[in-house]
Amino acid sequence: MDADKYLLRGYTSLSVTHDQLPRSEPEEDLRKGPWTVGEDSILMEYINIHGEGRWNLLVGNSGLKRSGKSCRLRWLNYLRPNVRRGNITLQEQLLILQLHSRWGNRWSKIAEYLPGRTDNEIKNYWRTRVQKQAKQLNCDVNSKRFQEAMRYVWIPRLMERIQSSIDSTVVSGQTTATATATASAFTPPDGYCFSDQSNTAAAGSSQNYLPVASGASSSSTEFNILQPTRTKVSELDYYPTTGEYCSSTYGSGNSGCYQDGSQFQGSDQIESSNSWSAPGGDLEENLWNEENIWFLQQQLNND
DNA sequence: AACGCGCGCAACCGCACATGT
DNA sequence: AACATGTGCGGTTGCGCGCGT
Repeated sequence: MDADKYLLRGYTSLSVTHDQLPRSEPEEDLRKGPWTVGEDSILMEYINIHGEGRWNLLVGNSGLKRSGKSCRLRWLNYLRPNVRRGNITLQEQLLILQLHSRWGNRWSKIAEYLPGRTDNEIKNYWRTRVQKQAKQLNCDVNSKRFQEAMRYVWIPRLMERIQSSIDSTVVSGQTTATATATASAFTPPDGYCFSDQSNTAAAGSSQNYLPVASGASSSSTEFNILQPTRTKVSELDYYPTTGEYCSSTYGSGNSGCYQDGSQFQGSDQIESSNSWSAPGGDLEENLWNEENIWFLQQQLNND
């Protein structure tokens, strides 16, 4: 659709296209930039009464001098209940890396797996942190080289940090339910795990959880340690506690497994898995040591 | 204290798709 | 079927803040 076709006289300076035009507010009254407390209050009050959606109608009825899109964005990214703000936890970072390797820049899809986080926030995280790292490595974020750096350096390191942060707080005899604040902040409700929206009945629901079989979370001390971050990531998950990968041999075809060994089935392929192989091609190789990390970093630096 | 710089984040933009008429 | 309108998404921008000099 040719947006210029819908530009109205007087709106060109704002580059506002037809779908951004408030029907009831002339352009000169349209506010832009940071939202004020008063505007937030009006928006929240309106949504509390009338619910979400129909954003252009909201503009006309609420008195807000904002575009419908601006209202929607403000609500979704800031005012909506349960929006989490603040530092991205280690577990969340790990999940972002893993999900990005699967889905690429599909931020909204990735956000579905990080309750309370918005696609905007994840996108910002990726751009400011991850792309910065890529820049330091002098490679493109989409390059195989960078993908391998993530897979074999950063993800294991993240897991190591998660592990050590949990180790440092878990008292003898306690389960991981009492692990770090960062872990608990990320933990799905008891008895639930993340679901794959692409192939489950949970698709479309606001909660991206599926019940897990009872007892699934208590079978192994080792796995319990990682239970708060139990995530479905790929056919090639690494277990820091055992020094092993959960390779595709755990499942088959387009399936994979969780850290506790239970399997998932997915209709959507894990895009990057085929292009990744451990150095030397041995998926069982234990990369969980500084020597190998150092080696990989040297490889990356010397490339 | 003043200044410059880089970073993080909220908000904007353009486009594509969905839905309504 | 064609067009109008609404919504969602990914990319981009610009501002405020903290930090170093």
